[in-house]
Amino acid sequence: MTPTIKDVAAHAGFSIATVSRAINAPHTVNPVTLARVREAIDALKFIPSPLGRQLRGERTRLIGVVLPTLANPVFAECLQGIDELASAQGFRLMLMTTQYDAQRERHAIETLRAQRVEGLILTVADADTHPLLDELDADGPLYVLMHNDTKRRPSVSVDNHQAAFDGVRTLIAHGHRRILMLAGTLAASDRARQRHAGYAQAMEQAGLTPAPALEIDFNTAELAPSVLAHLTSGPSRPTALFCSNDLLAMVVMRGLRRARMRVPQDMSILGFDGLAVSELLAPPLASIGTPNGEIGRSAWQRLMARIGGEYAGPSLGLTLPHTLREGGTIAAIANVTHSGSLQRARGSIVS
Amino acid sequence: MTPTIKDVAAHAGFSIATVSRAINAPHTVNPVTLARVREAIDALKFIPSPLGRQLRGERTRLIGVVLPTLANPVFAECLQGIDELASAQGFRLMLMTTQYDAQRERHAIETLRAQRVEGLILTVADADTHPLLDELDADGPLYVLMHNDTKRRPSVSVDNHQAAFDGVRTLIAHGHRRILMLAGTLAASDRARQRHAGYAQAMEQAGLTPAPALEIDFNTAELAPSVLAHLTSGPSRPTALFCSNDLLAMVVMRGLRRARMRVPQDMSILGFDGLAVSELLAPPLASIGTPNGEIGRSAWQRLMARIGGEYAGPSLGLTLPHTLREGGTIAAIANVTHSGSLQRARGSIVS
DNA sequence: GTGAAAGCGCTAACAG
DNA sequence: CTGTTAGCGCTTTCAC
Repeated sequence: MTPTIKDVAAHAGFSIATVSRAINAPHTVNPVTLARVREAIDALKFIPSPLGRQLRGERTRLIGVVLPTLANPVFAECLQGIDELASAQGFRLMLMTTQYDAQRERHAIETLRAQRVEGLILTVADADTHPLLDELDADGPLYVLMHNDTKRRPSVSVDNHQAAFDGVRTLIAHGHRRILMLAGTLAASDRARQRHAGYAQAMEQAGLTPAPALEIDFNTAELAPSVLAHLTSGPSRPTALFCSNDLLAMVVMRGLRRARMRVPQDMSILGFDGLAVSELLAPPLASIGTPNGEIGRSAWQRLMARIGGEYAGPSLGLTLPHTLREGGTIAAIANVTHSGSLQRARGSIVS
Repeated sequence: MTPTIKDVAAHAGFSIATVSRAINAPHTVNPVTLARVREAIDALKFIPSPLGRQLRGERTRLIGVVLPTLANPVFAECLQGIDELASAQGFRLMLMTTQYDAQRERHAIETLRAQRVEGLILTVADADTHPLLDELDADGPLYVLMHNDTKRRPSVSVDNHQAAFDGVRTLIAHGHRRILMLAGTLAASDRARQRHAGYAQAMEQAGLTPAPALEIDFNTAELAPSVLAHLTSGPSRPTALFCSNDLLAMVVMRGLRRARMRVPQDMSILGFDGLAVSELLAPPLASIGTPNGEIGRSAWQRLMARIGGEYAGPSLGLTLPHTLREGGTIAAIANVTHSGSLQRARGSIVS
């Protein structure tokens, strides 16, 4: 069906060894021969099979990517960043998604490993305690984590704790005292925990009492009535919400609107992810931004460095700067300092 | 490094053939032997290399996916749909993106082909005139297009012409007469052309004059001043905009707001894609929806059918139903029928 | 400068 | 039931 090196050899009237050399080391072969071989290659539309090479023990030039989902633009953007560099450098990507499921994480890694990928770029639910990663450390292939903010393993991420801390401090600076954190299905993930810890620290430092994160299943794109009640009723209702990701923030925002609450006048909202789309809302969503494309590209570069053996230094976790996008969804509480400035200037600052 | 079947054979004290059988046809081997082999496999943490199998001419269980970009959720959603079925059926996905670039389309297909993928799922810029697809038809591998709405090749898509027609007719039904179509960088794509044709037909059928699509580069997430002027100034300014995709619609919407135009009171907007996020806007964006996950899954099923040789019938192009989500961004023109109902009920109808 | 041959990990006849 | 052997497409000594 598809022509092989053998067909080319026959067509050109040389041995397969010569054809191989003509392809991989053109300078070592007689120009006339070379020309004839190339003719044959063109005539047959021959493309060397990576399979042969790979099997021969050469580099597979294959990198595995394991992501929770592509439904969240955060990961799609990371993948986009990886793909940019990968295709520029002649690597192929093998993609698997896990839906935050440990079982599927295991399966993905095993599959990729079987495929003899040269390296792995992955985002897992919980990096620190993951036995699979220990296995990878021991038996390869080399890997780099994305968005898993851990000091124990090679990773590229923002400082989730610090980022959440900064964000919540901003809310506090706007006079908010009853601030609630909302988390999605990632509640079991290390990221969510770190963000909650940052929230808690900011609260305590201001003499406020942190609450446990309110877990929300937002797959339905609708807010449960019970949740809504929790957010809107009573004098002790929160005046600001810190959402563990932008998608969740958007759903919440719409839910509140339906309940006739105004954002930000009646409720301030801060997201996490800094999605481009969330900035297109009206008002633009305030959000802690992560440089997703850059995270993908950095992860790629670190992986390549590790593969190339250039990996140096004990700094396993690379921390990229997060940003704080002060959109229009944060208002100052009237009876405190910033009164009046319901809508802050837009723009983002690097923290 | 990684153990091979040979290592397992040695460890178990049997031949590699027996090990192979123990793996691929357990019932043909003595239970005792089987147990011993399995022990060895576990002890060595052996995973059979697909490379060997693939080289042997077996099925590679590898499918190539070629997409313009992952930055647009439309494609991320398609991929998500594909991935669902692929991983359930034990296939691996190799992903390449093209950024709408013909050069990169060619490169992607060649790379994937070299990798001996069993099939290809792709979205190209222009399906009808694509020489690469002719080559695929001739030399394989089998493929299915997504979002390329053509009758000449195996594809899964909505009817772009009809969808645009339906959408624009709705705008007209609301009393709009000066309706402009905005298109993004995909202006060179078959989809954009088909959508414009649908727009034009709806206009003409209503006795209105269609305008050429206004091309907009919205990578910057900002609207060019010249464009904005075009949309807002003069008595002949459009009262409704039909945007060739939701991302564009969102950018436009924000641009208009900044220019102090109210949506939908001063300008109605209709998008195309039906992105989940665009429904979270306030008001929710009216949009023609495409079932992206379903498109991905259908493409997968058709590809599998083709590979399995079950491909039947001359119906190359599979057309999936589009939806019309009447969000809050379409208002009736006051001096015509629907006056008063500035905001329509939400909900989606299958067309 | 070129060819013959071995071998990468695996499966599939074919023997025994 | 199990082992031997050939060969998938390719690269790479090692001869010539």
